[in-house]
Amino acid sequence: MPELPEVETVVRGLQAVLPGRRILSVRLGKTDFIDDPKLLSERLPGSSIGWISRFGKFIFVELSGGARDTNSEAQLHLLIHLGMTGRVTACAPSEPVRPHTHVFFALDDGNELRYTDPRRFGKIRLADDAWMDALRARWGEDALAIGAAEFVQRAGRRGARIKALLLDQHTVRGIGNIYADESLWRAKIHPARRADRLNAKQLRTLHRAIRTTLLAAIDLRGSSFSDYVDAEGNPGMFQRMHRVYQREGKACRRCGSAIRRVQVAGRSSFFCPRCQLAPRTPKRSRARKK
DNA sequence: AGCTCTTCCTGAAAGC
DNA sequence: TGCTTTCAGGAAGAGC
Repeated sequence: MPELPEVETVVRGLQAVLPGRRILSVRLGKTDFIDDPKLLSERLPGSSIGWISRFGKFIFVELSGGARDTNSEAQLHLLIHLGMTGRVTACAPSEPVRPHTHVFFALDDGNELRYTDPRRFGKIRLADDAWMDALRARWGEDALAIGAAEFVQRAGRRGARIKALLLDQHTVRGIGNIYADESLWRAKIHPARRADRLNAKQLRTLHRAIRTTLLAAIDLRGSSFSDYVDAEGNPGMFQRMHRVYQREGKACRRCGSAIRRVQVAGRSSFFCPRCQLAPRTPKRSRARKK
């Protein structure tokens, strides 16, 4: 599941091979996850790739000089979201094509940029500067860019459970299920706690825990469980460092208690029942009667 | 308005 | 063994 550290790793890999390349042609398979597939086919051939960057879990590819705006100053931005199972790789066209590969860009160095996504939860869209400005105004800050004070202020006025808030990309962008659980464990906060019931000190601790966790994961090139690989096709190593995620029943690395798993915000949430105390009035999403 | 639940999709794993 | 069912999750949209 690509979250911020995985996307950052992919972006660094693409940064090493894509800038300066020209896109010669575009070939598409299934397109139901592409915002405007015809636009891609029309505008991308002939355009040059500039800087590659990351915002939350989005990959931004700067493009200039496409087929129909050779004399225009306007930049185009290719937005790629990997969803659950998306992978972007640059390789030789002779490399075997993985199943569910739906986008092929032929590049002027003879290589091919491919987008593969079995579940097609990913998104691809072409945006202009105005669209990008609107998007940045509407979206929350990147999880590695937001300061402690702003995080405390934003989160502290929300009634949502802290796990749901971390997963909601409108508040802080880039955190998904793995890093939400890992950060909450590090900060010793139960996933079902309401954000506005946490004090400023706890929220500052959480902000710090998020940074520490994400940076450590980037160092190990992300977490690989099922599908995630970087731009060269290699898995990450941070899954070996997980403290709670996918460790139900195993010993907490801090206190030895058995890690538990509950549903919060419709997602599996792993936590230590001793280090992360439950809220006083635990919310039950549904009364279970048997 | 603000929060939670459902939906999309496929492959892996569990269940019978 | 082999078929069927369940589950995983990002984020939009529906529902409350």
